[in-house]
Parts: sequence; structure tokens; C-alpha cells
Amino acid sequence: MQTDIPVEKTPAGRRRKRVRDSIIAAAEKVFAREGESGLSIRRLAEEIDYSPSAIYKYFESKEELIDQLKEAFFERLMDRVDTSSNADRPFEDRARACLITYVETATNRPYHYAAAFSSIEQKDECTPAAPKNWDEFMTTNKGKAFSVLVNMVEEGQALGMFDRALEPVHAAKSLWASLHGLAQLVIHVPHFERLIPDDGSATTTDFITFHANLLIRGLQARPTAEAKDKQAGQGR
Amino acid sequence: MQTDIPVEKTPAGRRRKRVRDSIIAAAEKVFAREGESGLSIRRLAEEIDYSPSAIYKYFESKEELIDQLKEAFFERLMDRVDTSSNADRPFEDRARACLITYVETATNRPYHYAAAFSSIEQKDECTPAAPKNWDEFMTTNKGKAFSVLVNMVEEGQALGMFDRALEPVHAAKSLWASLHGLAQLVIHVPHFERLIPDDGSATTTDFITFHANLLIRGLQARPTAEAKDKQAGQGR
DNA sequence: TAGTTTAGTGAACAGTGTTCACTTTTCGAA
DNA sequence: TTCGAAAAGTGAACACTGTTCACTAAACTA
Repeated sequence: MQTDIPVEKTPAGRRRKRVRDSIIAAAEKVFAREGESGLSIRRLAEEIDYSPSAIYKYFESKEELIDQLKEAFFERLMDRVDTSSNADRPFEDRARACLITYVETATNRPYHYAAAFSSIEQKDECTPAAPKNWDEFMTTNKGKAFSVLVNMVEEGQALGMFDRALEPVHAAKSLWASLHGLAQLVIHVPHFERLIPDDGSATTTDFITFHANLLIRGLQARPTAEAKDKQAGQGR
Repeated sequence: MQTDIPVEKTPAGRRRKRVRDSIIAAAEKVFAREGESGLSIRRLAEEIDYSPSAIYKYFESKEELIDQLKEAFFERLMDRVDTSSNADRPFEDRARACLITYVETATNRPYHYAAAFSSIEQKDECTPAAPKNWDEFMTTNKGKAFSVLVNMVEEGQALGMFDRALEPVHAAKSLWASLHGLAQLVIHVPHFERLIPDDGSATTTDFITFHANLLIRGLQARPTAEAKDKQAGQGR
């Protein structure tokens, strides 16, 4: 039986954990380089010198294995974004750094990030593992990374730097979408960073910074024309 | 031989086109409902009452077939966005409609849109079909849809509504990323639209509008503090 | 009508994830 | 220490997948 509850105190438990970790390590190695398509159970088995069927004593399916890689990745992402947002710097710097860190961490492990958003939503109640409501979502590492964004928006509003008319969760979702989109384009569109008419000296980092600045601009409170702004920010 | 050059005047050519179209139609039908994973050559062959190997007389590979579906989808996307941006309405309305149309068209055909961004960039000169430079990219339907955004930014700047300090192509790329990200999240994150703490009455359309408004806000020219704005918009 | 090109086929190849009956090893209790 | 149960590990098989290739049947050209 695959007991996810840690029973690692007994020698057998330790041995089991070692094998399990070696599977994950091997999977991580090939997945980071070649992604889901390069990772086959048989290849994995060969790499760790076991038979293919042995792997099924440790993981229910290939999908479960990959899910673990993804979850571990999002833990890392969450950690890094959280660290950025807690640095000892002025708010605007932290905010910018936070956004930039998200995109850079995502693009540094393209296969992980891409795979994490590769399954499609089925409308008629299907995927039993998918978080259905707010609370469930917030317990995942994906959700925790998102909550960092929400906190950031709220802090900016408290400081009077961001428009208080914006609903924080809505604004954070919008931010998330914008960051996610940039990460995906960098990952999936060949040479996205140099997709400009003239030169080719532009780096990905430069553009990520540009994007982050533009996003922050959109959130910033405006000194004038308040009524119009409120309407614009409210979303119909 | 698969001649892509139209030779549809001869009876044989017409017949060939009919079969080819029936393959595409069948593929489109199952792909729209179940995506790439549900579409197998054998199933397709059964649907059109041919043998599996017959399909290879019309398409070099499954990938080429799917590429055609994607390209057709992007033509539709481009058309709709273009129409939105050319409507006879005030600029800001057109701009907003343009952004909203992009996301809605994308999310209406989730498998098409998701599949169009599912291959990963390989850094060391690989995929021979991928457009490498600006000019090549601009000939694809993806590129044409993008150029609509560039034009929109430029028009807004000419009208004095958008900040002239922003490089139009950069701003358009940023917009593209933000729209793309929202589309992807709606497609891939279950119940993204109702991912809010309290209620559940929010619709996807509402949020798309909110997002579009926020993006436009970021582009808008600011009356005051010009020096600071320029710096913020320039990207480092 | 003869000959060449094209359309279409069935069987096979090399993969894939997964299952299952089976053997071997491990480990706790009598 | 020995015995029996539980766990670890295996090899062969199943049902798929995309793709190829020698082959036949039809269609068009000269």
C-alpha cells in the first residue's frame, strides 16, 4: 500500500522512502530536460534499475508522479515569490520584484510550469482532485502563491499607492493572469523576447521588468478624475 | 504527393479536396470536444470510413493535421479581433472590445487555443517550422492578430489617450501576454471565474471586462508627474 | 488500349501506460 | 528460531498509440 502518512522510522519505511525518492529524482532529472513527452515509465525504470511495474508500487499512475513534481515546483515558486515580497525594501520595489520573480521562476523551469497548466477544465463535475472552491484552492501551493499577490495588492492600497476602488482579489487575479501569460509566452513562443521589428539586443529580463512596471501602473491610484477611474476599475 | 498548391480544377483534384476536407471536418469535430488526446488517427479513420493509413496520403503526420486546425482557429481569432477593432465606435470602446474579443474567442475553443501554445521552445535551433524573426512571425495568423494590438496601441497614442512614452510593440506584447494569460487561466484553472472568497455570481465575462479595463488603465496617459511616469514605463 | 501515376489497404513495428499472476524478500509474532 | 503473512519486485501480456511499407485497385495520360 502507498501510505502517504510518514512511517519512515522503521528500516523498511526508510528503505521504501529511499527508493521512492530515487524515482522522483530520476523523474525530475529527465522531466526538467525533456518534459512530459520524454518521461516514460519504462525509461524511468531503466534509469533506476528496476522493472517498470515496480514503479506502480510507489505511484498509482504516471499522472500522480508528475503531479508531485508539479506540486514541488509550485512550492519553490511560492517560496521565492514570498521571499521577494517580504524583502526589506520600499513597497514599490518589493512589488515589482515579486512580479518579476514569479515570471522568472516559471520560465526557469519551463516544462514544470507549462505542465502545471496543461490539463483542461471539464465543466460537468469531473476531475475529483481539482479544488472546487476558494478554501480548497488556497491550501494548494498554487493558491498560496496567489495569496501573496492578494496581500501585495492590499498593502499597496493601505499605503495609498494602489487604487482603493479595486477589489483586491479581482486585482490579484488580473495580475496573476498577466504574469502567467507572460511566462507562458516566453516559454511557448520561440524567441518571444526578440520579437521586435528592429534590433535583437533585448533580453527576456528587460521585458519582464517592462511588463511588471506596466502592471503596477494600472493599479496605481490616480490623483484626478476620480469618478471616471472608479467606473473604469469596477468592471461593468 | 501532397501538393498544397491548389490543383482543384481537375475532377481528381476536386475529389481529393473533398476527402481531405472530410478528414479535417471529422478532426475538427472531435478535437473541439475532446482535444488532442481524444483525437487518434484510427478513430479519425473510422469516422470517415477509411483505413488509418489512408490519412497519411493527405497529411504527413498527425501533427500537421492539428497544425491546420490551429491555424484555422487563429484565422478566426484574427478576424474577430480585427472586426472588433474596426467597429464604428469611440476608440476606448473599440479598444476594450478588442481585448475582450480576444479572450472570449480563445476560451470558446479551449482545446484549440490551449493546443496552439502547447509546444515548447527549444533554444538550440530546432523546430524548422517555427518563425524565427519578426517578419516571418508577422505572416502567421498569430502574428496578424498581434499586429491588431500594435495598431490599437499606436492609435491610442496618436489620440493622446495612451502614454506616448511607451514603445508600441512592447506595450502590445505586454497586452498580448495579459490577454493570453487570462484566457489560459480560464481554460486551465477549474472555476477560475468564481475564485473569490465570498459569492459565486461572478461570470467569466464580468472578469474579462474588469481585466481589460485594468489593462487600458495601465496604458493611459497620465496628466501629472510626467518624468516619473516615463521612467516607470521605460522598463529599467 | 497500355502503362504510369495515384488512392487505398492490411499487416506489422516500435512505442506507450497499465495490470496481474507470480516469485522473492522482509519482518513481526509464536 | 521458525513459520506465516505482508510487502517488494518481476516478466509477460493487454490495449492502445503514430507510423511505415509492400501490396492491390482504381484512375488518368499517352
